[in-house]
Amino acid sequence: MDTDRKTSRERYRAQVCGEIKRYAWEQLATTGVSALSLNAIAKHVGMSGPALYRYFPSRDDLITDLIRDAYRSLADVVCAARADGVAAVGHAIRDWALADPQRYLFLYGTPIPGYRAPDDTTRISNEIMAVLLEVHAALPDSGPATPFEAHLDDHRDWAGGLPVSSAVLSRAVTFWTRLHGVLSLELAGHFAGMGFDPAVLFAAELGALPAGARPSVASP
Amino acid sequence: MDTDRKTSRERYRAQVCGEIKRYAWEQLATTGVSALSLNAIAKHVGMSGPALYRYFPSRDDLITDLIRDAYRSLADVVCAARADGVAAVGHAIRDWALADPQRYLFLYGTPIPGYRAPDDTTRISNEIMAVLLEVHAALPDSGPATPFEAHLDDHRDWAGGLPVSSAVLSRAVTFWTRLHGVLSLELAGHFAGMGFDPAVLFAAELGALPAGARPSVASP
DNA sequence: TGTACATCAGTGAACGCGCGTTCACTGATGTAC
DNA sequence: TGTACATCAGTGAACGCGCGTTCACTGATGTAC
Repeated sequence: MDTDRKTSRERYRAQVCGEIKRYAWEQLATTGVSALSLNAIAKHVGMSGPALYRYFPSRDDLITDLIRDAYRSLADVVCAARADGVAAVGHAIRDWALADPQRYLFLYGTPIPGYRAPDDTTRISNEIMAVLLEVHAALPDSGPATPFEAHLDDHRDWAGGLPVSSAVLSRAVTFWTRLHGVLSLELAGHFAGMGFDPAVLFAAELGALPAGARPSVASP
Repeated sequence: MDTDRKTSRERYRAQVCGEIKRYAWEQLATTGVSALSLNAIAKHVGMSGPALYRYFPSRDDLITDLIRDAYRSLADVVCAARADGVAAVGHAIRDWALADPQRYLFLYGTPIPGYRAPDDTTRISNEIMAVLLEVHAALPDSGPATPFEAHLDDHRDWAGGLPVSSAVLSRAVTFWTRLHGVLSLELAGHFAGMGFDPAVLFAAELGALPAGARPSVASP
């Protein structure tokens, strides 16, 4: 309880910090990351440029914070859907991405030229992947083993210690890449003028996953 | 013959123009599109900043030219592989993308904030899609009809006049999104540290396409 | 072949802009006695 | 409760930078007679 007690200074600080980030996201959503300007944010929040340095030591630190928040937000959404199975997780990711396309592309689109993400963020990113694994592990496995699955048997540095089979690993990664394929092309506007509804394609890709992943069979 | 005759001025102009673009690509490959600077290019090519305006009326026109060239290059590569079937086309695209990751992401990654591509480029983009359709049409159709395929029956504005079935359309689009999913995540470095070889995953996705698309059955 | 004129590549100076960041400072808010 | 001091948010001026773009100009290359 006492841990939650905050001085008014701390409360104020947190509020301004939030205001800064909120507008940063707004700017990010409209003009993209390359045009993210500290001065513009400061002006909009109602203070002078240099004042921002009370809150973030540099522009890169702001960006890092935004990335961390975005990953955190996605991880929360994915966790909330985990109980409802693979398809629910897929749709949760899509809804999250559509709510703010630039935010999704900020994480999974073209990487920022000189920027190097801190270990911190990759940990959250792993957390998301862990949910994908869990939700796939809960399904009955089926379908013939792919060459990729065999390859994973001796190339799974990352999931070395995790208690999941290469089959599950393979299906989770495939789930990820297929969702991302549809989603990122949709968000980048590459389906514009083709006339079909990306949602249907997305759903079809969810349904076309290796048989065991069908939503009809799912849930614990 | 006489059409190819060029004055030395024209030849010179074309050569300098190429030199500019060549370094523009170099800069694009290393620092990304947002850092593409006319002055920096001019300096590297060995002339003063304003001199570039003899060759491109503005920065955006340079970018447009680069996009056009990139699409053209990809279209050529795809056309060259069309005779060898679906899998060959897939690998051609991947090889092309790996040769210059930023170039691929330039076309299919996060869109440039304010930039609007001219119709010109979407025509080349359609040309590429046409090859995908052709190469898929050449395969025996198989597998159950997906919901997406049914959806395409009355939502195919884009391919309205083309002599391809919705089944082919569906498979070609799926081919595209799956390739892009693996490829873009690979290029953005999201498989780093996972230990597996993206090439195997890519090949697996090619092989996992609707049965008729298997390379073993392919070719005219 | 030589001369007169038009075309065009490239220069250097300048414009206005917005950027990230530093610095010395003012004023308000919190803390300790 | 009041006073003395420390903490910290925010300001305004300034720095150096590189950007895209314009302008008036020089010099070389091509063309027409």
